[in-house]
Amino acid sequence: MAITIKDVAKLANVSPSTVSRVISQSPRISDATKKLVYSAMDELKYKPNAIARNLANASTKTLGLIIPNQDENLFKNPFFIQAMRGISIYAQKKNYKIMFNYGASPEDELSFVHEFVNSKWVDGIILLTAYENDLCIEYLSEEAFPFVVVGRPYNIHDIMWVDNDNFQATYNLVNSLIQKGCQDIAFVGGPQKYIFSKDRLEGYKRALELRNLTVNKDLIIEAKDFTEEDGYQSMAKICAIKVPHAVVTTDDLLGFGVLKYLREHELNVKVTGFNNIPLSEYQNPALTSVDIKAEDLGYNAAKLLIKALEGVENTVNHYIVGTELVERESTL
Amino acid sequence: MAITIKDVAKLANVSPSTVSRVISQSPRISDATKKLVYSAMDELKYKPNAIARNLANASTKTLGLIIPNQDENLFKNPFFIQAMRGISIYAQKKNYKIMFNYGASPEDELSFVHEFVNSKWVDGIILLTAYENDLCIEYLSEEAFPFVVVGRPYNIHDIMWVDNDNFQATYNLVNSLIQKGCQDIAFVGGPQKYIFSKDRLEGYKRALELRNLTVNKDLIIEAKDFTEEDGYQSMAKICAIKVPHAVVTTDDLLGFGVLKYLREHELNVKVTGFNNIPLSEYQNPALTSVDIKAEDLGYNAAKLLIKALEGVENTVNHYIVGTELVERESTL
DNA sequence: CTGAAAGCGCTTACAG
DNA sequence: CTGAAAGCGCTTACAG
Repeated sequence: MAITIKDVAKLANVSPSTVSRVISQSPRISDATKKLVYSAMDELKYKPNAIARNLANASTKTLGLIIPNQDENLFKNPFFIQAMRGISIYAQKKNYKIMFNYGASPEDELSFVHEFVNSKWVDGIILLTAYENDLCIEYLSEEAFPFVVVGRPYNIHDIMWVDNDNFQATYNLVNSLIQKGCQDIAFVGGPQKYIFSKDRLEGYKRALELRNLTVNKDLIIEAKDFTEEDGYQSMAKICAIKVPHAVVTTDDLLGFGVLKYLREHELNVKVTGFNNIPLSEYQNPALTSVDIKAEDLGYNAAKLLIKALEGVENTVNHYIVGTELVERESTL
Repeated sequence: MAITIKDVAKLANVSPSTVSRVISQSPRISDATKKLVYSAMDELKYKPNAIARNLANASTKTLGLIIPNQDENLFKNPFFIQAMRGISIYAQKKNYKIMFNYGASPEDELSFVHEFVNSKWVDGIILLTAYENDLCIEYLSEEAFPFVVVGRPYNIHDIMWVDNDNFQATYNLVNSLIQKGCQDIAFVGGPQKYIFSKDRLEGYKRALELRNLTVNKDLIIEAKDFTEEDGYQSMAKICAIKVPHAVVTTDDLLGFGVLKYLREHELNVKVTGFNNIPLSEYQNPALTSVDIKAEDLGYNAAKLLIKALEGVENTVNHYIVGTELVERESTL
């Protein structure tokens, strides 16, 4: 039988209420009784039962995390583990726990969200991806259940989110290519169901426009998926039209495919990736990329959510994490 | 106010006890009342409060996971995310949840284990690394708290664990090198505080001995850490003695360092890594490596633990996951 | 097959 | 500053 608050109360000669107040650090308890209670707790090695507290408090101090399945990318791209680390670090500071589920499909993800909400297991939820018509976001909004999204959602009305400034990152990137003398700059982007795909494309276009360079639709490809193969094929399409001075891709794996094509055809074209995954450094040539600071994203997502849960008045409901351009051989 | 079992009972004109029995699928409830209760639950959109169930059942159907910090390796090596996926997949099948904490240091890890155990948050714990004198293992054993270790622990008495056969994997690897004509085979291993380091070294030695090849201590290096730099330095030391025909390393990052040294000195030596991280494929030359099937390790760890929790009589308390040798340019 | 009652281990409004 | 009592939302041995 486990030691309960009653055992402590008995030993300390006080009521269970008093013990409870000592645990929860209620201010109106005399120092004398506090000491009594503490020493009784020590003697019995008493540890509060978290589940009972949760029930009485109607709160679990736990965050729910949904990890989407992204196949290949899940392993090659340390985004999720880094984000989780950031989340975990902030949560630990505030004494929050984290519960996660790995969703094999968007339907899976939705059903886990349902479960998290219905079962009262968690106080708030962190979504690690935002889709175009995101059912999880829709459901959570309807239920008015606290949540935060890593990645700016489509309809940001009253939704908390954390993201990079994808528009700006790409804008700056293209600018720097222009400054290096590139004129024909191609773009290999990902599926437009992700809002960051759109943002990055916009940044690219705007940078060209402001320098009065024409935006050539033939040099813009929307890849089906973020794979090396897609990057390779995209580059083949582009080169069938025209060999550009540079290619901006919105994912490192796409960039790898582009590099592969260029190596095989012995073409000299500057290439950039996105996400700065460890593999980038090992490409031939090493791939210039944009570090999106995944750990910071996670950290700030947890921060935003926990502050909201604790009732801290948020002046803002979102947070922008800066990116860092890591230049390597592929653009030097 | 949330809908409770009482509301359902009232609407269905039965007692709360009956509703509870329907939820927990007790066999001795008439089909008639079952229907009544189910339709009442539907009408009210009743969802059981998991926390209350946990308290009454003294069980949370939750597993606790400790993710050790391994710096660099945490991001370059997808081991943890793969293992987590495997754990999550099995847990979901059995309706278990997973709670995790990322430990910044071994002390951190221990304090999280304490917390998991004391707070009654979890029914069992999965440790993702085993150290030589593992305080977590020691504590959990003393408390007789259910747990499983990924990686064979030192003292396996009564401990559940899941691992590859590191001895055999290295043994086979070295054998295949010998068959390719290699005689002088060097070994770059990791810190001996990890048991797999010892196992892999043993496998190497045994393979040589059985072929009557001498085990040359000068060709065996124990690196301080699993980094590229360590691999590079180790190779320098070895080559100062003698340039071998092949080098077996116990971690891909070490292998990368060895390759780097060989490239710089234009030496033709066969090299193997371990873990088969995505980067291996992209080395120059692509690195031969051993796939340790991290997802399977996680899956079987969860399986072992959950079976034990559910009181299924385990005939074995451990499970060996097969490895796969992935041959690439570096040994061809 | 079903219900009334006690219990899981906490918290907290109320009273003093 | 402290205690008795009711409550959080379930489960289950006991009785019928």
